[in-house]
Amino acid sequence: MPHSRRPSDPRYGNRPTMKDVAARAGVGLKTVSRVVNGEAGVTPDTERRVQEAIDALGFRRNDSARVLRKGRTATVGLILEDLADPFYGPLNRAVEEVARAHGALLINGSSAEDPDRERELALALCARRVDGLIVIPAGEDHRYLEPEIRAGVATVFVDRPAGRIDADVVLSDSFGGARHGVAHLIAGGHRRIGFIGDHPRIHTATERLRGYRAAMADAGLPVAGSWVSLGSTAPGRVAAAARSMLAGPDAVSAVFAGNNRVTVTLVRVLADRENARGRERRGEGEYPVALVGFDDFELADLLRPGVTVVDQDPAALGRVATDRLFQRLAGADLPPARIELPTRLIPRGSGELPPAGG
Amino acid sequence: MPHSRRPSDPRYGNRPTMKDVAARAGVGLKTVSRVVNGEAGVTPDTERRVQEAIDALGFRRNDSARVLRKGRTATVGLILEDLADPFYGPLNRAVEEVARAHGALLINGSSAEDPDRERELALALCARRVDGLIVIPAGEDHRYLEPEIRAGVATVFVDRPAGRIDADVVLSDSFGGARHGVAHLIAGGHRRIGFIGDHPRIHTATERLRGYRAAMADAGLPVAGSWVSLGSTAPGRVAAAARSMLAGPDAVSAVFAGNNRVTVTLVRVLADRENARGRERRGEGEYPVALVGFDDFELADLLRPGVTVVDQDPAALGRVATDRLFQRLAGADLPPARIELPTRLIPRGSGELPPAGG
DNA sequence: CTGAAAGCGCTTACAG
DNA sequence: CTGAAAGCGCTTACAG
Repeated sequence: MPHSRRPSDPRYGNRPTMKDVAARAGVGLKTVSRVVNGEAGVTPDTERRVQEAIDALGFRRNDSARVLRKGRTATVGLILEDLADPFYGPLNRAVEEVARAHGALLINGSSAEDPDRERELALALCARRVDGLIVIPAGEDHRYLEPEIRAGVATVFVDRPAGRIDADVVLSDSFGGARHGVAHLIAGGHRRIGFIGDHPRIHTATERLRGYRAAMADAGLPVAGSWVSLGSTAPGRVAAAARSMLAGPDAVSAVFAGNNRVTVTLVRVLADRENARGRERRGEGEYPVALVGFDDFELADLLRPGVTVVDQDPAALGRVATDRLFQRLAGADLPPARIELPTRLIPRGSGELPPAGG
Repeated sequence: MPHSRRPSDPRYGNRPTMKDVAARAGVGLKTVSRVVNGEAGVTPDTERRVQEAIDALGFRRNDSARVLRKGRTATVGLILEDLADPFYGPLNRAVEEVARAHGALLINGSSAEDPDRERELALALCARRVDGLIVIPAGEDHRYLEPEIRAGVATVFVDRPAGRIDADVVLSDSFGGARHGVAHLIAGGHRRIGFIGDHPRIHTATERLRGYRAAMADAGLPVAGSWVSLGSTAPGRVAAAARSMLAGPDAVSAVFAGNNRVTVTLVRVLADRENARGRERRGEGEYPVALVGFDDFELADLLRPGVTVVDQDPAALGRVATDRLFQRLAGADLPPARIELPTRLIPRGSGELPPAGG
């Protein structure tokens, strides 16, 4: 009985195969394949017999086997920093939607900002033969992906460029956005402005710092060393950096936050500071500190004051990157490109607070 | 030349296979397999020759083929409502971490709260032969999954129970949490309390409503028909429901929000109301409305007043569910269970506002 | 319209 | 220590 299932085999829990269907329907394997895939050239009667066998056995095609023969897995891999980070939610969903429109599923994982974990995950996805890979880079050296890309894995980087290889990248205009945000503070009368950003090995952090410096230089304003702080976005470090640049004779009257996590921590620090002021003596010497942050976040408009931000469009980043990826999969012979999406300043109050004495 | 690659074949971009490695190293296929998988019983010299061939060709094992033979894909599928919803971020990440600890990858997708899309996605994942499936149900009838579960797909539902089948489910204590939250408002002196929740076909919505009714009944308080509103969480509907229960002689002095999206909309509505009051004449007749919401959310503590919530632990939901799934995959013969996780009331101010005249 | 054979790239079971 | 054969469940290329 070549078609009998071994009841002891735990694999797939004894699922019926096309062979089983063929035996039961009394037809050849290829005929079953035709019916399952809706191909033409099967008489209605044969089709009915096959369909009955399919229903009776509860057959469901094993796409895992199909994929091996077809050569394409209809799967896209997405590596981001942290699946739990709300910033990446809309990006994740946008990638899913584009993939879905192309009939592909999405495998995703977090690098946890660890270059080794990123590499491990990316290569595991390549071993599964994903058709394409979308990577928000944690590492600075992506040469490990070169053989994979050459072997045909369509690869697009998002949010930050790839390190040491030439590949597609879709990102927001960090430089221009930060420059605009800082210029907005300067236009409001601020002359002493701090910058708190992410770790300097992260491309967006240095780009935004560059934008800050450009805006200050445009206005002919000096930048004191103590006004700039790059590093971990852990609340403790950010709060310490903020407190230090808000104290002393060189104290800043405004701060530009390099990303959403920094902004949220700064909102807390500034709120605590206001509360402390209230408990002591209101209005003596200290004025509320102005704040503009890179990245929008939910409820930014409901805080008092509302938080002025430089907004980027994470969903658009995901959409554009995945479109590019499927263009490559469709055979388009494109040179690696750098696609930059614009940002948008949203004034809500915190960025419009006047400087002390202004 | 049986081992030559056809240069015209676009599949996998001409990746070398074990056969190619074997030919180049002058050994058998099985020996390559041993080296690739780190199995014992290969002389150091042979191993070196094979390794050189692997490096020279840039060979990477095709796990997609491996999986077909092994019977397990080391893949878990996760179906949630919306990858972009921040509520599911920590759950998503928790599932990933547990899967990763077991060497499995995560395929995930959004049902978009559409039962047909949920079904389509779940069956596509089964066709890919995921080892297990974690589902946040959108539909009310999951009998379509019965054959798959019988065929060996370990399946755990999260956040809401499965419809019409007996299966594992991990959820938060919606009834108890809502009852506690409403009792908190009653203890603060409120007697007219409204409830705004999600669509009644969603299990958590009706459970939380049940908790609200229980708390009111416990206190011997009547519930006017106009105080309860279930339906879409679209901001427009929620705002309209809120405005209607805040007007007229039966106006409520407090509202319980059935989930995070409702809460956020209510915060906006109540803030607008306060602003309007400020513009007219402050302190005349209307008092701030008390609010307790189900689900915590970022920045709830920074709003003025801070938003009192009944907190659940989405990461724990994901962790417990995935642990259960891998217990099943390890062969544990467990009856379907309902695992309920506790909630926690976090007072922050909005739930401690006194009632009018109180 | 239909189907037997070969093959996708691995692993398994077995023999030397 | 090593490898040829068979097989995982499909699709492809071909012949009838």
